[in-house]
Amino acid sequence: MARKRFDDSNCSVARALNQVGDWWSLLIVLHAMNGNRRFVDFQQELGIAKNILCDRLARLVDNGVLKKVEVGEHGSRFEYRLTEKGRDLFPVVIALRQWGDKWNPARDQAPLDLRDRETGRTIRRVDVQDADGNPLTVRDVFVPEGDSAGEHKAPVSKKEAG
Amino acid sequence: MARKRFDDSNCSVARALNQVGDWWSLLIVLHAMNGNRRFVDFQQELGIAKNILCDRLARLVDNGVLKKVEVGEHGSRFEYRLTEKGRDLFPVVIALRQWGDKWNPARDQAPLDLRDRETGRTIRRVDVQDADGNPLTVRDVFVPEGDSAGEHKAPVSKKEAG
DNA sequence: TAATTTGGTTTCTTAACGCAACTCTATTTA
DNA sequence: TAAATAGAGTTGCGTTAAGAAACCAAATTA
Repeated sequence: MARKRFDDSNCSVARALNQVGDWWSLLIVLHAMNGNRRFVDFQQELGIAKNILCDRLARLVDNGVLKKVEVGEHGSRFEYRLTEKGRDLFPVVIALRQWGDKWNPARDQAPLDLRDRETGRTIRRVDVQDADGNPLTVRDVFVPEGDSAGEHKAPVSKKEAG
Repeated sequence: MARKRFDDSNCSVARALNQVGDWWSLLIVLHAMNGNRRFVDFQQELGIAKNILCDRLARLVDNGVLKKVEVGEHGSRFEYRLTEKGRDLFPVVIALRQWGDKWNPARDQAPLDLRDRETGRTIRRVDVQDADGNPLTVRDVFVPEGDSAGEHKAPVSKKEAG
């Protein structure tokens, strides 16, 4: 995690990165989506230092991405479970995964094949879509005039973007 | 940027984060998508230290996310333009932006209203979809047995995930 | 000619990362 | 009953990276 914080940035991307924009947080969320819930499992599978893991888990809990649940069993055993907010990062994680698979494929490994539980069919590539579901690139969108959202006025013209 | 690198990780998310997973890189890409191309513009709009900006731009160029173009004009003027690889981060950025708008809305600001240039209609929320375009949550997907992709076996069961 | 702009590099301080060792409780094994 | 193991951290310490501010050099503008 870097020095600069963006809690109060008027850019929603900056605020999002403030919560999950460090090295480990998104990987922790990913592993949580994979069914991971325990401290040791995160620690061993990610190969992360325990103090860093403590810090990241606490921060994710603070930000409402995970919730810490004391699991009955016996001693002090906890589970870190995704909240709805955390689960809602699914498109982000998948989009990032697909991007990684496309542009930095591992030489000895096929891209992850995620499938729909209902039908068993492979999921679609995540993309930005218009109101009818047609894919849009960065050059296909604009921000209406007078939109005050963000210091970034967003994609501008066909020539300028890209 | 942290110590640990993931260049050779067998997880595509980790590899992706290795390239754009630090504080500034995605913000730089975002601004590039907004039409930004010049060193000074990035520097001033982001409020980033110049040495860090140099480092991030160089790294993004190395990774093929941006290309550095010597712009004719006169002296040493450059532009940093998105490559196709960079533009392909569009769904990631938009998904992250929508997540930020939904879960950490700025109190005095409406979420960014991105519109389709063709029709002027607001874009959809980015989501993971099955082959027919129906939205899927993290609990709706699985990884077929025998899939060797990633040490993370991905979402497991309805009970385990979340 | 002086001041500015652009795109950097250098220096220095501070904060974050990572490792290893230690704690504390509870549980299992000898 | 003593010892070992496991889960979940905490503490200390050395290394590295981030950030601010100053400096630099070429070209431009005033």
